[in-house]
Amino acid sequence: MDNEKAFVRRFFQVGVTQPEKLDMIASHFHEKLIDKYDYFLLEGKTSQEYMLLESGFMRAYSLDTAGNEVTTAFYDAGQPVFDVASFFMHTPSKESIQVLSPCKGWVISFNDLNILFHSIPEFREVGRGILVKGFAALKLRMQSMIKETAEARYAMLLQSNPEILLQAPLKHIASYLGITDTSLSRIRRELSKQHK
Amino acid sequence: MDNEKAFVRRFFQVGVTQPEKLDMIASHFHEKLIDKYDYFLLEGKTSQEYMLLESGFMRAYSLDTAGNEVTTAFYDAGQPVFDVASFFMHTPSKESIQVLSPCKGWVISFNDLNILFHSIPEFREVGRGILVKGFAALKLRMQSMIKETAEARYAMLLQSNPEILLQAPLKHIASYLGITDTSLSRIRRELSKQHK
DNA sequence: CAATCTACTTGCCATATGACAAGAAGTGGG
DNA sequence: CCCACTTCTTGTCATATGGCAAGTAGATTG
Repeated sequence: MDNEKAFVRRFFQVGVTQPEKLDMIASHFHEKLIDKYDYFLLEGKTSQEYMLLESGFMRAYSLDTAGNEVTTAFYDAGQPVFDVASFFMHTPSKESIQVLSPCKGWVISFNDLNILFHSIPEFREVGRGILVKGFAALKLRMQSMIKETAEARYAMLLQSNPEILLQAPLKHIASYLGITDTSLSRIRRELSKQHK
Repeated sequence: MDNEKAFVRRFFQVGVTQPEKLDMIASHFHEKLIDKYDYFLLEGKTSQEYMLLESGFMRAYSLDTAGNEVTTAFYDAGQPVFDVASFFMHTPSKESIQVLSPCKGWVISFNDLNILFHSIPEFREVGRGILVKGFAALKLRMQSMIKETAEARYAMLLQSNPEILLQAPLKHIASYLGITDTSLSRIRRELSKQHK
């Protein structure tokens, strides 16, 4: 039965070596399936679940003052999925997380996460690592947003996360890069010219 | 003697109630003074200290590909100061943290922080809270960078953190907002016109 | 198979912001 | 008190990107 949770166990094997602890960790996660175009989290609701995504693809987005969707993140298989502010601070989420290809993942509640956090030192190290890495990645993205052209940002995304470009429609990638789909289309044209 | 560390104790009183625990926490922090224009952290070095800033003012910045300074954060009295990636992942810092007005603060090493983290549950809650709040704030800034004009971002900064505008020179504020000092100067002119 | 839809591209023009250079105003050292 | 320095402003012109609208090509549906 716990064998189904092989994915969860593998996820924590990096930091947690004792099988009994992995058992305990795995026992607090529950399977969750979400259909295409359904939501893992809706703007305005308070997030109750922290998810490890085994397969599928999602994006997070929010609305700007003019009502346009701004994609803020993509989630590919293997990644943890959660809205930091809403899940950890119990506040209504400012963004929605939408499934773009059918997802299978493993979720844990805030209380259960805290139980593990306070009882398994290695677990909290892994947990802190996830936060810290996410923070660091966001800082990098921030800087490239400030000081690189949209073309450079696209080229970097192409190099570092090509799988995103294969799975997400252009308009979502565009707003993730901070530009319109029109501009991204033009940027693609320019880049393809250079490759000839 | 521990009375000097009243600032540290006050900082953790929000989450830690028992005096003995506050004693233990305070005992791991050491006073640190930094002169104007000296550095709390230099790009390329691995950060060894996590600081609580009692008084003074700092900014973090890094260099873009063209060699221009990009200010990424301001630190005012009362705030924790550290580079997430370098301090927690023990990697060379990608940014420098420079003192703009003489600072007095309290520092703790990574090892000592971990000792507290693993032995005082309330301490780790506060620690996680700091990370989570910083993460959430950065996300907000990211979104405003994507979907608001520079003028709107400046107006927001003026409203939410006016103390920054009083302490930092215009060029640093400008690069923090993702624009040049020239543009910020023009934006200021426009806004002051409207107030007449 | 026709009728829609959505995704993506392209053209035209508008606009926010950048690059560069010069000037004005304030600051600090000798 | 002067000279160099930094800070901030302003002008001119260049450029990246946006807004809008039209067109093509696939996909979806009845």
